[in-house]
Amino acid sequence: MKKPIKLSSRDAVIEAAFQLLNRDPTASLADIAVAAGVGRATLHRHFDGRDDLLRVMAAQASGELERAADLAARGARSNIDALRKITEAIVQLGDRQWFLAQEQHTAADEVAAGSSTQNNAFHKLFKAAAKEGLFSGDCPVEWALVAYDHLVYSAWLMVRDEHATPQQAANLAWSTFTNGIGSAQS
Amino acid sequence: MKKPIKLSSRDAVIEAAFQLLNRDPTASLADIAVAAGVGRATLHRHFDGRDDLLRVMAAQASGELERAADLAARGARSNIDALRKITEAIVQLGDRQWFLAQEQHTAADEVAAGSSTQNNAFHKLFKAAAKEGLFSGDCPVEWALVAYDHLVYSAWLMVRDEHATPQQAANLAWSTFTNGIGSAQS
DNA sequence: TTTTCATGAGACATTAATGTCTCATTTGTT
DNA sequence: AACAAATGAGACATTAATGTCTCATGAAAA
Repeated sequence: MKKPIKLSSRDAVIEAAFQLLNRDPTASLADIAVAAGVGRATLHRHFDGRDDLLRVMAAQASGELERAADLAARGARSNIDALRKITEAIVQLGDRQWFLAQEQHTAADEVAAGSSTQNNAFHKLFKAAAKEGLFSGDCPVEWALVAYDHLVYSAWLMVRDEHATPQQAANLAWSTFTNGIGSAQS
Repeated sequence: MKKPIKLSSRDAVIEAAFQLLNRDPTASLADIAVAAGVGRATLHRHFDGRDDLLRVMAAQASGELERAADLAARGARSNIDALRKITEAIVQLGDRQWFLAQEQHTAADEVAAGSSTQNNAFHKLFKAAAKEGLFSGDCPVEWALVAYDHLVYSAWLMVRDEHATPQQAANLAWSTFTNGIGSAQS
């Protein structure tokens, strides 16, 4: 069984932390423990304090995102196609992606260094897609990146609030990104 | 003199809080006081604790955004045109808009009620713009709203990190929103 | 069944954040 | 200059968050 019906305490904490901290970054460890359905002491048994929890979350988020992106990009016919395929995968991991982005600003150098690999890979993919005509040289790569990130996050919000399925939301994000809101439809 | 060169202590705190909390929502009141160049006691003289500060900030952000939007929409030839004009105004108040959006989730009913007016006005503007052809009925209004919000926030990030001027960023956001990344240029 | 182990609950200590007060200093006003 | 108001700095009290420990319980493994 690769998928135990009940998460381990450790995983339950991590999952609850992703969900809770996304809605309220000031949530206390006690809040997280409650949300995870776990005793406060248990949380401390698994994690060496808030910083440690955040580090573990960052590492896990980073791994999940990279794996999902790699898997999704299999058999893509172009860089643009890869980006489109990746979009749907990332939408479903919106809370992970968001968490990582937030950590970038605040956190220590370790996290920044660890995810800079991922970030650079994305950066390269974007520049490659730009050469294929996704966007012109007049458009700063920074803009393309940040706009894409936030549209993907928007899509995840649609899923989270049950306004769309992951597929629908990913379609909305991609069509809006490539052709604008006028061509967007779920 | 309508524009004192030096901000009052109260305003300095509010301004610093907008900037700091945007980068790190867990910042303490002590952090905010330091960032404002103000004694910690002074902060407490002006605000009745963290909640009070947040309430004041929400009220001010709400007011600034509404005023800026009203002013920007003057003389607009259509709802779409109004939206375009408003975009540049809001980009420059990106931290305010972001703060309000975050509060929506967390905060008490008062804030939600207060900004729901503003939100409804926006909602109406979007639906009116939709009838003018900004986007089709196949596109959920929720998506248009959240995508617009996050693109405007992305634009503000470009300004904040000095990757673009407010005008350039607003142009990028609007052209991406209406026609996609392919037509975006600063 | 017996043993082992993770856990929940709660007591307790420590630390960080917050709130209050005083006093000397500064700033602005008259 | 004389005065009043605002402030900064720091001491202190209170409260919230965090970290540690013990013990009883229940589940899983032997």
